[in-house]
Amino acid sequence: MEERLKILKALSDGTRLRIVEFLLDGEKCVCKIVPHTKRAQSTVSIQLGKLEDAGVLESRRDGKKIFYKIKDYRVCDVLKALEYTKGKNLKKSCCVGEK
Amino acid sequence: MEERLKILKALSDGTRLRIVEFLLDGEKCVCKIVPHTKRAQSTVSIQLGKLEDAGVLESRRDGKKIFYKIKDYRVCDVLKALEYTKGKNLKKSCCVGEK
DNA sequence: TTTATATATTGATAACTATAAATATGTATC
DNA sequence: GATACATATTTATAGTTATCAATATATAAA
Repeated sequence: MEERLKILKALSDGTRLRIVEFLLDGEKCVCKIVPHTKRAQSTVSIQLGKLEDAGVLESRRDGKKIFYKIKDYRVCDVLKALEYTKGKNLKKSCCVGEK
Repeated sequence: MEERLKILKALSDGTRLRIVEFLLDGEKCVCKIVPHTKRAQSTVSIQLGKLEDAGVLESRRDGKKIFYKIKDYRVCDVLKALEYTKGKNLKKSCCVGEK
């Protein structure tokens, strides 16, 4: 699948988006991520796997715990681009005008 | 549904992403969009409707033709953020560092 | 007012996805 | 090596989604 589409798909689920945003300020272990998502541990584990497969996150083991962090920092720019900008989102920013 | 998630979902499909990218340089009528997507006319019409529902596109009628164009220009920034940046995507850009 | 054109809607279907419970795996500790 | 802990995997299921063919609607032209 195409790069961009892969990343957009990875971010297009509530649970996964919640996870990525939670990791914006640095890596965290699964035991912290699970309660934050309010989903079953198995569910979170699967979604973490999908985010890792998409190249969005990466993980490392430290003893019994596994830590996840953002790997592809383009996702930060994506989220930043989607910050609500009262009204301004209706104006052109980077696209050429229509005919 | 949450704003950001709604837009990310709208962009998380190959056909819809193709359409949005095709409209980056201005509005086009459905009759031009359909062949570009290589999907059935009914399929394209449905996906255009979804993009419009999500607030990404807007449409206007001109005679028999209907023209679509980008309404929420944040999507341009999103796509721009996902441009392939050889290797650089692995470095921090806008997020704070991990502990 | 019939006909042609452009687009939307409906209905059916196959494929995909998120979820949770149960189980398995791997690691540390006792 | 038995036990506890942290996370992954499996299995099952319900819900969602993309797709197309067929049909409907709306507009313009003849």
